[in-house]
Amino acid sequence: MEVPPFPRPESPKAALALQRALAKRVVLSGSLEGKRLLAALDASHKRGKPLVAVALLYHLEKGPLFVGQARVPEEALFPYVPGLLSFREAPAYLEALKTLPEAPEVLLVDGQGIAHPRGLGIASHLGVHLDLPSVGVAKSLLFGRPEGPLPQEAGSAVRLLAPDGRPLGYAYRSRTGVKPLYVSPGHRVGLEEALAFVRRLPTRFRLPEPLRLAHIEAGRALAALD
DNA sequence: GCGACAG
DNA sequence: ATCTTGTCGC
Repeated sequence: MEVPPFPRPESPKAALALQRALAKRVVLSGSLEGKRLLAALDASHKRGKPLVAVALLYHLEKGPLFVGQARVPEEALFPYVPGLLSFREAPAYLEALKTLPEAPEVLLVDGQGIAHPRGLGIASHLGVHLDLPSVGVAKSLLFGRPEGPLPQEAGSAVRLLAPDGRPLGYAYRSRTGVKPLYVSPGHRVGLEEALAFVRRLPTRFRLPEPLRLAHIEAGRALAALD
């Protein structure tokens, strides 16, 4: 698939400016109802070793189809700064996506979509960069607060609101009793449509299967490094 | 100034 | 993200 070069900011300062510019291009409308081919993105890293990124091609009816992967030397990584995660991991994801035999219709990313201080979490950033629909599924909160208590029942969700009251996504209970996931639209998808999409992903445990499998693959690939 | 802070 | 053992609970 076509992958434009990903700019590497020379400083966190420049990264912030770039985010504010790109955030203006995020499109918060669109349905994912007809989409069946997605790429789940997750990464694993351990100090002293390269970061391993996995792009797992997954078909909603056929299941996992292919595991794409890429490694980036630790020295080449942008530092981890809350709010600037995409500058650290996106380059690796883009390389992993290049190894896929087919272009996905949607990106499912481990991280925030627009539920971000400047409206450009890694899912939104990748979506805008590739002009592809994308959804962010994070395991913890970065920005915004749940509108109210989240019921324990599997499938329940409550809106995630920005300090100014603007809806950013949802706190979502994927399975009874598990900790919530934070779902927010990345690009070219509406708030409710993003949640609807995640809701129909097969989910055996806390994480939707595509992301869980990508996570497992990234972990074993990292452990297999010498 | 203080607290929060994806992976 | 990873560092880390046992432990509580379905």
